[in-house]
Amino acid sequence: MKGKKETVKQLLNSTEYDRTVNIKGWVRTKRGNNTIAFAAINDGSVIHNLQVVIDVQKFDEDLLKNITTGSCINVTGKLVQSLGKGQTVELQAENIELYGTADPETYPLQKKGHSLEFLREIAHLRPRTNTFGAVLRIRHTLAFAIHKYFNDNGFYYLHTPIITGSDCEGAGEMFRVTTLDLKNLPVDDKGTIDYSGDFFGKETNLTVSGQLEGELGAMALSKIYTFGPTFRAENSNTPRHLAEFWMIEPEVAFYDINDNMDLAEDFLKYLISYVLDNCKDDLEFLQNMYDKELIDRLKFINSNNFERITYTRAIEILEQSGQQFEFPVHWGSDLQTEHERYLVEKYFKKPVIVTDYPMAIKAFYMKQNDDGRTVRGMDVLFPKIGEIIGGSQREENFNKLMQRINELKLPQKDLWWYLDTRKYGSAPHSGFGLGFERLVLFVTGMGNIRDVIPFPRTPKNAEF
RNA sequence: UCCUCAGUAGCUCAGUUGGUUAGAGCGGCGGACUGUUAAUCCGUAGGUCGUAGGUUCAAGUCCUACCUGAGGAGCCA
Repeated sequence: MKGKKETVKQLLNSTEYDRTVNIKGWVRTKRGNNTIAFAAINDGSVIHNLQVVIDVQKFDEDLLKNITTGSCINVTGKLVQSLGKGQTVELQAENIELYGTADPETYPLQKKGHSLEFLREIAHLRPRTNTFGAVLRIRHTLAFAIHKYFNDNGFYYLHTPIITGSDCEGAGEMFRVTTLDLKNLPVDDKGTIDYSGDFFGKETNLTVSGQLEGELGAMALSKIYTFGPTFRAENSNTPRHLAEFWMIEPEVAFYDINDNMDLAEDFLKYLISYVLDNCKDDLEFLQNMYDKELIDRLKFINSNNFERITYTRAIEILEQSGQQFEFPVHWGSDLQTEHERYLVEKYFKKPVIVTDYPMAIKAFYMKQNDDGRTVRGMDVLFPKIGEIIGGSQREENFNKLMQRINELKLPQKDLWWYLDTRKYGSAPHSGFGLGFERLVLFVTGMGNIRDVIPFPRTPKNAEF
């Protein structure tokens, strides 16, 4: 009478009662008296727990004493319709094996709720909470849906390098990668470090974007995407920034900026739909605990078109808004957080895609418009989290691209391979970057990006 | 990096114009209870008041520096 090992998810959905089953999982709570005890067991397969009913007389006292919050047990017994209220099925324990104890004196997770700040300090244990179980399942589901969307639409997953030899991506401060002895650096007379003896024989860093390499893939496979870790050594201390995060970057040959916007909008809506369809229980939990409007907001996003306006139009709207902004708006300056929030949350009340920014405030690779002063960049702005996507049509004209590189004094010699795509069979193409954690943040309704990645890396924090 | 706020028991917090032995709830531990749902009830232990200086007869409380955390801003995804 062993019973097949099943998950909590399988057992809670089962209607085959009065059969012997086996469950393995972690104890969330135990309560009871001298006669009967109840242990709620969870194995992460679903947010709900399975109630294990224990006839105290049938088991060793020491064993029961060690079944505490956080301990891990292996239970065989009969699956029955619950005799009590609050759950439909429960497990009548016949045999219990204790896998691992959890000393109640020191185990930090209690039955009651904890602050998210405290849970960040015990990130090694927080996956065992309802909140992080829900977030991590949704995170997985989104990652899966991303691959599914692209695969179903003819995109190829391109693995761009994590270690990069170019620092001209222009997306922020980089983390140095070196095997040089930091206590004895090879320095010349002028104090310049000689990297010729370093592992790669040159200065290398962790990538801040896979875009440039992504473009190389798109110039052969037509439709590619990347999905990998990305690193920024910015001293950013906000609920929306991480030093190590995951980014999705589709890049498509023959797409102009309008195709690019269509892709971005369809992609985001697909991902949100996928989670609405597949993570109902987890979304409902997060809605009840953290964000009362979560599910309505997600449905709202999917049932409305994103507003598409040019940067110039956005400036007009802001100038005519009558709002007092801390940073005054004028054509040529970048949109501040307060401006973006006004457009998204007050004026349009839905996601907004802003396009055609001034050339001076955008990256060198964006396609120049005929007006000579704007480029075909696009930012997708979401309520609550701001910029979720940044992208553009790329400049495919070799001479125009070279002109920008020279104007910005970028190191041309490091970009020879990138420039070759404009020399040999150049084509119009477009792409964008989606911050994965920002997407998870929006979909889960959580307030801090450090709570949607298992082990966050931020300034002064690389624990675990 | 800048601005603001915070740091007191395992957790969440209270602590008066500076004044005797620093409190509560939850959690833990012991006990009661024949089906509980964040169980309930009774009892009990638990403190380097972030760190280092300083002011004072006296500092959890006031001052300075630093550390850590949170929120806002910048940078961005």
